[in-house]
Amino acid sequence: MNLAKVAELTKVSPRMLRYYESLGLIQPHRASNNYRSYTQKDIENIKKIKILNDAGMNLKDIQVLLPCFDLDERVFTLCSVVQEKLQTELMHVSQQLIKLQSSQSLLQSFLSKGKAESTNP
Amino acid sequence: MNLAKVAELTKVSPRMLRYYESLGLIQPHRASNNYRSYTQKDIENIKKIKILNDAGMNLKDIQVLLPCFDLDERVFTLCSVVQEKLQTELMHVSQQLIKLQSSQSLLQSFLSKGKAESTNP
DNA sequence: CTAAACTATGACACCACTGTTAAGGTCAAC
DNA sequence: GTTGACCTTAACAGTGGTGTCATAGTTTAG
Repeated sequence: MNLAKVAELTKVSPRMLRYYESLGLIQPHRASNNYRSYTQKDIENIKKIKILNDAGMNLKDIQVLLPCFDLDERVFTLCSVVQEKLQTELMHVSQQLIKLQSSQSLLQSFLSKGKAESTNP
Repeated sequence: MNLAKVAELTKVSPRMLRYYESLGLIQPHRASNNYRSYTQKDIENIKKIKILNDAGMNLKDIQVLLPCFDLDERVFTLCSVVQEKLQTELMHVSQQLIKLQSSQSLLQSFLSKGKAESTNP
């Protein structure tokens, strides 16, 4: 699959798909014309990268643990470094979840106060 | 309260406290020596700013809705612009929460797979 | 065959933070 | 009263993304 289609499919801009590649996150092979050609597996990886990155994990960290989910159905081993990376990130994510929940309540409390008042000016 | 203490208390670096101020997020008054002096209310605001910012809301947006929580116990009115801002942000936060949860499961699945294998190399 | 639409690379530039450093004023303790 | 810790402003730098533009090759539709 070519660049534009993948971009559309994954909601990741062509610019960023090239950027992912420059970091070694994906290695689409090239057609005879040197155009990038993405496999279905590449696309799945891109989606996972996006999930992690949207969630605040930076791309270089994702790079470290990407080899783990780049293999097909095969079992894989996590070296301890990667395991720690995952553990750490999981901790971050959990903390981030808590922060977001605080933020959510804060926003909701503002909104409810604001609404109560604005309906009664 | 002076800069260093506030920084320590709120876990926001002096650098960032000054930055908040440069954006108009806080207006600590100045002692006769021109040193910043933070009120308790300033400190509360800083904590709220931190919550929102940690949760991914940018400081300029926080600036817009800050007037709403800068008042003491008084009722306040939210102009519709601010209400929309809050609504939008609440939406973002909720979406972000969902993404984080995806990320969490993804990480957990990696970890559980990785563990299973690494105990059986 | 040609023009529009894509693709490739590389560079430049911005955003939102955030740290660091320089140059100088203030204060508290010895 | 001098030293060291802390304050002030201002500027420069870096990170992680991200858009955009320039230049050039490729493909495709009319």
